[in-house]
Amino acid sequence: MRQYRLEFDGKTSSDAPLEDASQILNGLNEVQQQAASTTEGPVMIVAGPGSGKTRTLTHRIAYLIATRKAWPNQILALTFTNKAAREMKERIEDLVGEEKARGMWMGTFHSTFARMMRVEAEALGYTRDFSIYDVDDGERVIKNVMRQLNIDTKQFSPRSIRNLISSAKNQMVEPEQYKRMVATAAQEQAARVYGRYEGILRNANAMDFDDLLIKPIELFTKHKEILEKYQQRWKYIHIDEYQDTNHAQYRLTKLLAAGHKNICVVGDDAQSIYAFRGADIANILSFKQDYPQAKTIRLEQSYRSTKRILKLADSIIGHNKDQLEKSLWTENAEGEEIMLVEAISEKDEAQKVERRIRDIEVRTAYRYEDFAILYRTNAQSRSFEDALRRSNIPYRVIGGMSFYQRREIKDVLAYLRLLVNPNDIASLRRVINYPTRGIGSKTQEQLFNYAGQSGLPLWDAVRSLEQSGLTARSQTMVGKFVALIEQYRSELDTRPADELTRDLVKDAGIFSDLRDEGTQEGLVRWENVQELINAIAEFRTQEGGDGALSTFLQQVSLFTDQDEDKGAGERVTMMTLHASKGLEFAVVFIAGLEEGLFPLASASQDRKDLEEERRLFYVGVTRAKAHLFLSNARSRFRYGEHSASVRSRFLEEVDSSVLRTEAGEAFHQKKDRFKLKKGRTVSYDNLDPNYFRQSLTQSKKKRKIVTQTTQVPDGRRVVYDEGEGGQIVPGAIVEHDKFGQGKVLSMEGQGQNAKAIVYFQDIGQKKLALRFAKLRLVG
DNA sequence: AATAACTTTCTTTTT
DNA sequence: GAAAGTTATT
Repeated sequence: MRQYRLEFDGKTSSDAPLEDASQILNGLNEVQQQAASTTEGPVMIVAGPGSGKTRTLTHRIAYLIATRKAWPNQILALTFTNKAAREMKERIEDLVGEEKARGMWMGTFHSTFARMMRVEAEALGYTRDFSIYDVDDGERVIKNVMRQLNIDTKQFSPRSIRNLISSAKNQMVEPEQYKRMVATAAQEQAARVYGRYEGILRNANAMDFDDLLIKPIELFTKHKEILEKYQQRWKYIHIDEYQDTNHAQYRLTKLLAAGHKNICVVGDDAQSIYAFRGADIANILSFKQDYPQAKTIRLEQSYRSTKRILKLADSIIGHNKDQLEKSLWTENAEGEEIMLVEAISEKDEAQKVERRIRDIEVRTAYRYEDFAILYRTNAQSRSFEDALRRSNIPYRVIGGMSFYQRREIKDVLAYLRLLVNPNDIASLRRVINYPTRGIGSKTQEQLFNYAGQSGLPLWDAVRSLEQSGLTARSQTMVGKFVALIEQYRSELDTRPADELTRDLVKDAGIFSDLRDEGTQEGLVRWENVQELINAIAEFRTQEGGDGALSTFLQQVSLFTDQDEDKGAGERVTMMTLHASKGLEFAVVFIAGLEEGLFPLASASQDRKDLEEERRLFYVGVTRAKAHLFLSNARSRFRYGEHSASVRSRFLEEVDSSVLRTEAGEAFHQKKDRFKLKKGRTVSYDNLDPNYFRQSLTQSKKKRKIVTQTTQVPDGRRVVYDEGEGGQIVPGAIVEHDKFGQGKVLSMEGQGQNAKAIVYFQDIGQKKLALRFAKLRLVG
């Protein structure tokens, strides 16, 4: 086992010169200084948005180094993104000097413990070259297991099963335990899959994202000496965005801090937006119970936003029940009025936003990089991209499809993963027949069945061609593939990885596959592959790292789009509200404030989910320094069709005294209810969750329906299908003898076969043939 | 076994 | 409107 130096440049802490550490604290306010210089024992910093929490943490670390309380390699700082870690590191280097900051452990939980597990892998029966499975890999594995177990993948989506397993893992519930806890049908299926899934990953020498946290805990529990080693190494532990840590992360840091208890966490319960991923606000709430001697420091002054923005933010969060009391204040100016932009469609919304951007850009000193457009779902970026492109406004989109998520990149990476870890079944499945080489699904099935039955390690099973019972033809095909992989495997240690990859993509036929496409897209894909090869070359020659291909592969599986900084320079930024966490912009647009979208339909039923959406709104609003715009569209193109949308309840909740309409008038709220049709209103809680999905037009692919708008007796305007059904149309309220009142969601079939899909309040969704079910129009 | 053509379903957010 | 799944054709 390698011995870790706890000295720095050969000196021990006693003979190192003490810097003028107080200088490090300059530029912080009094409370921040106190937080940064409290270096003994557990500390919790509770801080609102814009209060400089990350800044305080950064200065604290610099202070520790400057006062020689710790050597850089004794400092562990866990951040939410790799980018945040990089920025923190650079800042500390500025403060204490690059030389003295060298060796700090900074990064996300996942990347830090992946790095650690590389060193300690053998203790748990993995090799250091283990593969890291992302959500996509995991889902594929689960899908295969589900097929084997004859579980209907339509009824239970592999993703939902994966999420259930993931949350079980986060709670540290093992497969056997989980079986005993199942409460729903989906959980029952997840319980069947869970054990097998774990087995497959273990055999594949692979860890998923959850394993990267759980396996270290397992390691520390089983091997006390390893735990002690790391307890000693990391004398100071810092965790940023503590409100977004999950149970496993909590356990992990508790273990590591058990000895010295020098743990400093920073968080804001009001900004917790990752509960769906297992984040648990209870961690921040129970910090004081775990560490009774902990000091709590509150940073409540906001340096970021104007008074108006804070007032709006405050009124948002005030609607949540679950929260710690805290009061934000600012010395900043009152600021600009907050504007609500109401648009007809998402296209119109984008245009209006684009016009505002141009307007502010010419009127003020703000540049494009000071603007951000935030939205709830990645799919919303499209209309804004179109609008900005049309008027030549430069922009960047963060998130969505990142470089390492592209199909061609994942394909090449799968080849490389297979080379370093030939038992990686997910990668093998991905490349065994790409590019197509005559190994079809039947052959693959046979091959993997044989691997399972023989008990051989995957690759050994694939290699033993004669035993697997394949046809002669298939044996030749598989044999060729095996030879290809074996050849490159043998060259792995002797040739530079980038060179190897370059040859491999040609030999495997990826190059000709992309070239033969003969399309612009194929060309772009090929260029991407080239770029990947460049990245590998760069990694290999990088200073300080081990340059191993498997390290590169482990790193890129934890890479996100936000980590690679394409440079904000002179560009409008677009991203999801989630991705905006920790950032700030002078001018912020929050788009799509509509029921069903924000809050999402799935979140609008449950109080806890709804509160998380509200915190997300709070996070978005508090990104803004000076100007804030909220927008919504009355109709939106979703699920391939236009659907009507209703203004978000969040707009009815907020303090409207700081809100103005586009015309500059006071914003008129409808309070808690909104109009469905003339004379009818409904409260948000009783709103049919599918309401936003209603079609405005009834255009179905196959048949052309003549639709027209007409005036029905009670004055309601409805769109109807001339064919059959009369006024029973999407959106209509109907009554059924048995089911009572319901709302028509959509129609299908014509004439005798006409059917209506109706949502009944108590019963749920029903498909009814108009010929039999006598539906009466009410209203 | 591979492709093309057609049909269905689905979209939260992400380390 | 995309992606994944299904069916028909070579």
